[in-house]
Amino acid sequence: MKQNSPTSASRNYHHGDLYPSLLHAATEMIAEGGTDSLSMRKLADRVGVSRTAPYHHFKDKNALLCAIAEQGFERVEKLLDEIRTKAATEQQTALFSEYVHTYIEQAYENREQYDLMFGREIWRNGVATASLQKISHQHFKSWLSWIESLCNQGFINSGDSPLRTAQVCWATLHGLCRLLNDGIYTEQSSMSQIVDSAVNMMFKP
Amino acid sequence: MKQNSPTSASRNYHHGDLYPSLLHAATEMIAEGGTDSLSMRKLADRVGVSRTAPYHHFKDKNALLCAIAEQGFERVEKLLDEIRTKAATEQQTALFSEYVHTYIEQAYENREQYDLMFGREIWRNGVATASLQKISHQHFKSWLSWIESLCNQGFINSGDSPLRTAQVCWATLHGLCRLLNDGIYTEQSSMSQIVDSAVNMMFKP
DNA sequence: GCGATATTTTGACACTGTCAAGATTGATTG
DNA sequence: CAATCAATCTTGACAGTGTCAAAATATCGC
Repeated sequence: MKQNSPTSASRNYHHGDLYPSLLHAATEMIAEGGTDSLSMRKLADRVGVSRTAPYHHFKDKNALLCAIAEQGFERVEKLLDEIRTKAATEQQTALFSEYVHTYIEQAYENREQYDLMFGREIWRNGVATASLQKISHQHFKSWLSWIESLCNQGFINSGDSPLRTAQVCWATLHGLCRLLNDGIYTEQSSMSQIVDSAVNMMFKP
Repeated sequence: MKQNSPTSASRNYHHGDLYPSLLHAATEMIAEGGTDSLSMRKLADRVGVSRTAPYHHFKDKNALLCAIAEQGFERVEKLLDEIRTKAATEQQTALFSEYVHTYIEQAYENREQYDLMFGREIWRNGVATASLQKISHQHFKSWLSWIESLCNQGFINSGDSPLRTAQVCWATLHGLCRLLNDGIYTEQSSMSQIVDSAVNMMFKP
């Protein structure tokens, strides 16, 4: 009474592909209806599996959220790498501006994921997965390294150490994302101008 | 069989002082154990009243959270007023720096409330109470007015309009608060230096 | 004192995360 | 090929959640 292909994700007892399916479906769900609308049970339902099946692949709901956040860090890390390698010495400031714009756009397009990446539910009280901690620290190092080189080349001269500069610039970037994502800066049309203004404040003459 | 004083908050059927009691207890609870640890039922328990009693004073759990957030806005508005009125023309930049430092300290001391003031749970999807919307908009106007006067006096010259300047500066301030509150900038010791660095970037020479 | 009104309670429902025990399968041996 | 084992999935259960409806109780204006 065996079905046909063993590795096909059919309606068998063993799903065979559950981990990635869960991750994919969960990411979809939070993108559609917000993080609050994601419940382990509805997720299991959506994937066509029983309530507690996901617990064999994610220790917790928290672990699942961490995994989603991780994907977000992978995306921004990739973005940063791509833009940095484009850098011909001249257009560095233009590329930096492009990065900031793109970063904010992506944060807005993936609001809920961005919220997981930096929001309180994960980082508070140290419940972040080890691998999530690793990739996020790695990403800040990449950012710092970029700011450092921009400082050394004289594009940014804040009068402070590159570390402090990187921290403040990131705070600005992050603050813009949050105000946009949380619906406080609602007119997305003017957002682009605000971002330009922010970049100008970083590259002081 | 009547108890003694009618308005005393004793163990009567009518609590007599429920609204402020709820607000107070709720604020305490989120300060102690985070917003997630606040449930309507535990709150009712704490105040010594039945599960659904709070629903006659707050339409929703959301309405309760909005009320807590409102108190936060009242506090920062008061802070801004106090510091601005101290302004002798000379020490304006020092006062601004003091405001920023204090703002961030207060945001950290009332982390959970700050989260409610700007976090997704309230502002997303327009679930903010009318009065909460009012007081928060009012506060941004105060901030804008201050930045405007600082621009006019030449303390800040970002080369952009005061509105854009106010938006970007607020984003920086807010971003620092979030990174600190969400446990991403963990070393609170270096926070003060980061804030100084941020203020320096706003007051460019 | 009486009725209207405001306040509080009890009961109920659907939903949540997650643990423990059992069922089913695919892979690994002998 | 048959038997064992570990991985995977399911069913049952429990305590906790927000919130609605109906009933109970107190306070206030007359």
